[in-house]
Amino acid sequence: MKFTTLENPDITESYNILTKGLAKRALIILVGYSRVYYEGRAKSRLDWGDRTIMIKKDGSFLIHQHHNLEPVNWQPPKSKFTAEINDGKILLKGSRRNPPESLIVEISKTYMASYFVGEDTKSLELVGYEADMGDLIFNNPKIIEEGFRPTSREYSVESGFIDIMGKDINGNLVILELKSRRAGVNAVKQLERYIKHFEDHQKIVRGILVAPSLTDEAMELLEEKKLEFISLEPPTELKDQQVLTLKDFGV
Amino acid sequence: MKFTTLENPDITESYNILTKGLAKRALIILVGYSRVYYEGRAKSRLDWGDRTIMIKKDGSFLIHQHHNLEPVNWQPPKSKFTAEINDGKILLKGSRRNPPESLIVEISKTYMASYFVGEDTKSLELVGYEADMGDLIFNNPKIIEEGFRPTSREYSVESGFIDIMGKDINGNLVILELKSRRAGVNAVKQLERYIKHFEDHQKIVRGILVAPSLTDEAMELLEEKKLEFISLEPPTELKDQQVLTLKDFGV
DNA sequence: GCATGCATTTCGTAC
DNA sequence: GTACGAAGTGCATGC
Repeated sequence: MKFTTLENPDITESYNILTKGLAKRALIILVGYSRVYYEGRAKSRLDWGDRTIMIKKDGSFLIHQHHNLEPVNWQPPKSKFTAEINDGKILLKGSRRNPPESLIVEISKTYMASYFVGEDTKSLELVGYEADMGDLIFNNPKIIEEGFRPTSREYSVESGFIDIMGKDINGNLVILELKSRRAGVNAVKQLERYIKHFEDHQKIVRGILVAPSLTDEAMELLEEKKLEFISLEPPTELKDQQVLTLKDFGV
Repeated sequence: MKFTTLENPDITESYNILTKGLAKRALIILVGYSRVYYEGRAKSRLDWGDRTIMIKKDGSFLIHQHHNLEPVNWQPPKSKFTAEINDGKILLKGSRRNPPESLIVEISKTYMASYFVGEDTKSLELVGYEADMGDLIFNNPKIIEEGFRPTSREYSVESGFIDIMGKDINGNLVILELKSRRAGVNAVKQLERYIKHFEDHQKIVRGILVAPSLTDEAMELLEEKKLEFISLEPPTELKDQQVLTLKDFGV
């Protein structure tokens, strides 16, 4: 990771970090004394105080106070930025066209200024009630098909986690991708990526998407890729809340 | 502002920043290579990648990737934290009781680690469609009362911005607080704070809360404080979108 | 592009 | 505390 951090920089140094970071489309983090103006969908002002300012490489623009999860002011991804020094202060403006709105930060002191060019190709695996579906299948494998025998759960491969793997009655490898809601094309693509990890073994690998329903596009892609679909509703009863421990996560 | 920043710290140094920051209830910012586990209302895993981690003094816990406005994982304010070093990595856990949930970050490399003890007493002034109400009143002052003459708009005082100030037919100072929605006790308290700024001038200062309606509690407090209420619906038609310039904000 | 619906929604406010 | 509704909602998905 390429990065630059300055501690207690003066305004000019921070401005340089800012403009370099913007040019490199880096992640920019500034901590400083600022006030904020917003006008667009609504209108707001925030008087002078210590704030944390973050600009992401996709153009997301966040201003955080020292409380609350949510940023006090923000601008969505793909925002365009301009920065200038005026009267010894940084004027940083992020705006977009549709809807027309602008967020302006005036920064008079900076405690920290940094930018980062990082690597992060992973995407979040969110497994809401898929875990319940997984339990159901593990306890009643025949709801998938007669003779299905699950062997592993949440198997980690490069492109993510395979929900359930197992063997069918003929000994073929079966990969299940579970979705607790109507599945779209992304679910099919994900299943396909998982299967690719085992293709070089030259064996038959079946991919089955398990979800309450499929979108038409997903069904089309599924047939094209010769994958299968099984309709299954996630169980609705709530499980007892369990105490969490580190080993639950396999850490 | 008191702060400490380390560039490219090793795990032990970052761990020290983290524990010191937690002890001081400071704002903590870490940038590092990490993976993330969450389990609670839902369940998720995020494999290794460069992330930004922020812990606020109110216990808000945010993990940001380099894209999207929203954090990829988070934990709400008042979360409790534990940190340890295990196998050369930082294990940082934030959790809460109700609902029971935990967010665990495993950090193997850190590019930047810092904490800040900052000052920020200001709160956001959000003036959604109050601006439209303000326009309406400025253009038709008699909807407030016969003889009302507005003199200033968004006047800045220590405790915020006074929406509209003016004089009544007898020359008394009038302070208007506008709310575009049903107003609660906070609106009354705010109006009262504004009035206090002018009390030492020994003149009569009238405070009028202008909103579509009031809660019962607000009405009670209003009468107790001898303030007034005028019912006014905010205009619903949309204004033409205007090009924003810095001077629109008075910068 | 716009419309619809979900979210670990968050956040405030009334109860 | 819980319940209800709004949000500059954001975000994915379908159209």
